[in-house]
Amino acid sequence: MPMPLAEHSATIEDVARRAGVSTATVSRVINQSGPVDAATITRVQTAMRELKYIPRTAARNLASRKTNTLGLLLTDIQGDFFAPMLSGVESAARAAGYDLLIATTNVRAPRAPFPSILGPQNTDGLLVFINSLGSAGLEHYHELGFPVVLIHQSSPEGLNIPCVTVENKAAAKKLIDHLIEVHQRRHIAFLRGPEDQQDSHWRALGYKQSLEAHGLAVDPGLIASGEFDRAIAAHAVKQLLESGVEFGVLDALQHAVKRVPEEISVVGFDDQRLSAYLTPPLTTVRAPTERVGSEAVRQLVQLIQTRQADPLTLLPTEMIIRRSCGCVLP
Amino acid sequence: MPMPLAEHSATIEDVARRAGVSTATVSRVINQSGPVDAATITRVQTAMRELKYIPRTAARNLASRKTNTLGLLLTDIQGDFFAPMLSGVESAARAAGYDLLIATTNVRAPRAPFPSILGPQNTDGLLVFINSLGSAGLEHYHELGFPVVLIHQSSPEGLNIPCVTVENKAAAKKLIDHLIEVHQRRHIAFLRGPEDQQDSHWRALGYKQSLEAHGLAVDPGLIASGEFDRAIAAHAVKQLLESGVEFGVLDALQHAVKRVPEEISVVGFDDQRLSAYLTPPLTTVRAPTERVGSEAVRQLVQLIQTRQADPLTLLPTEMIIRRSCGCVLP
DNA sequence: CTGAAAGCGCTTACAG
DNA sequence: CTGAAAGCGCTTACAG
Repeated sequence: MPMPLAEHSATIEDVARRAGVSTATVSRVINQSGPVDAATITRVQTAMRELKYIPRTAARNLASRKTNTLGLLLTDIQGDFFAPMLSGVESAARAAGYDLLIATTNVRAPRAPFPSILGPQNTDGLLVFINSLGSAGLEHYHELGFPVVLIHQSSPEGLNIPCVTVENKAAAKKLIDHLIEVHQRRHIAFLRGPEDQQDSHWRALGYKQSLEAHGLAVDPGLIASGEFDRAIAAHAVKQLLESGVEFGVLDALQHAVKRVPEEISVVGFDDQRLSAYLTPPLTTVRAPTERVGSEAVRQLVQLIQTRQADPLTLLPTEMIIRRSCGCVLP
Repeated sequence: MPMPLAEHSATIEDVARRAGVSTATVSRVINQSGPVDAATITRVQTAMRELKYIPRTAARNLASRKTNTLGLLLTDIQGDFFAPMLSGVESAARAAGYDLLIATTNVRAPRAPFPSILGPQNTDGLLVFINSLGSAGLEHYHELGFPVVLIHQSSPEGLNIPCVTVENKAAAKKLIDHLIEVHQRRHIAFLRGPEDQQDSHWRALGYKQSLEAHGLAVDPGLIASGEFDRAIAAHAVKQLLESGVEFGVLDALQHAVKRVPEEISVVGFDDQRLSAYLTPPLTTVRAPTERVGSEAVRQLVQLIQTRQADPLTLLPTEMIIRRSCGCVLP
């Protein structure tokens, strides 16, 4: 039969009384915020232990006018992304002495009357994940001078909000370079993500740059919209095939999907968990997602504490070569 | 050049002054906690809007002696688990009017001097995910009468902490029943997870019960330790093969892995994202992970508000039949 | 329906 | 090195 507990638990005053000191002194030993006699420290610590004292966060926050909390704004579900990202954010935040408050929103379907869930009222700064906030929201925080760091999304023009993301363009370029240089591919279709998504924007650019660098024409007919969606992507590929594109290989693909990578090479982004177990194993680009998270925290903490951060942090990716591109591995 | 903002932002007093009322009245309209004249409400709301007033969370929490925050204790990385779980928890928490504070810990490698990260000092109740807290920690909260709900882990004896999990035993049984009844399998090996892990405990039990129900002997030589780890599992399978177990099929498997499902059926737990794209597509059990999250929140909120919750919530799973078990699909 | 006032549990100049 | 006291910004009986 549990009882209301808040009333029963010790406050700083109880500790002070038991240790025979003032609450100011107790506060000093808790926060190491001022000189305290060694013997006094011991007495206070003993009292805290005996009373199982834990400072109430709300009281500290109110008195110190800080929340010591970081906010993380997320969209619904990010697939394999999620776990490493959160892990990076959480451990970095904790290590820097901050709590982590999480909320999910979506630019496309804003839930609550905007800026209210996470903001100056409950956090010292915010990590904003791609697509969780529109530019109106970002502007709002900007006007307040409230620290925000963007993840996988660059700042709206003029606001100069620091951003942490991944080398998408270079990665796409490397991937296409590989197909062209190592596997002599010349007709390379590109299944791109949403237009308004920055990751896919940069990847498309990398794709084009690689083609151009090799003197190959960019054929708009070879760029289809996959929208990062299974069904849409499948449909797009079908269209590509039916459109009569001059592709012996694609025709072959249509009738004998198994001819990967002999007739057609396939490469992808995001090294998902079972990528290595597909048939054939998929060559992909792996992003340092956990580091993106921790790096974003680092920037945010810096922004909070020094009022400045790096405008853009671009983390390198890694190309994971497997069978699907045509490489023969031991 | 952003400026310190806390000082500039409006407080309840500013709102009260501008609306020509007392702070008590403003508080009443914010929280709808008492009768207020319609006209007064309008005046207050206008003032709030004009001043862009947002109540400071810390002040509310301190004054009301509630945090309106739920805590979620997680272990490092849960794979595909993570995203839907968090999504379920976050949206349910938000819907119930709670903020969500997250922390990761691990029973096996406790970071901080225990109970301190998340607790009565900053949350009204805690969701404890499997393996994030040992029984010592749970006992601690229990003594305090602090509301806790366990996820995918049952209560230590005597504590009676409510638990939300998934029908592991029934799911395993269904899976094995399927192999026996539909595919006439008789020699069924079981690659089990860690001994101290409840999910794997129940699955093992389901495996055994299915065998027994069909009059088949449980051969300990057929139960190997996979530990939910790729390398360890691979090694275990190898051992199983080399141990000379009387398995024509396994021998065959060793030399021609491709004979799945003709010679050997394979089924698994946890319907991972690419399961359907393996060769052959994997028959698995799908758990309602997002619902586990939201259900856990429901129980926790109930526990906080009424001091009682269901001791055990067992959510049903779904068997996803694909090719690897031997079924022929359209 | 409304307000004055106490109080939530800390931190932080200020003074000594 | 230490304490008295003000103050952080709300909520909540209590009184009217």
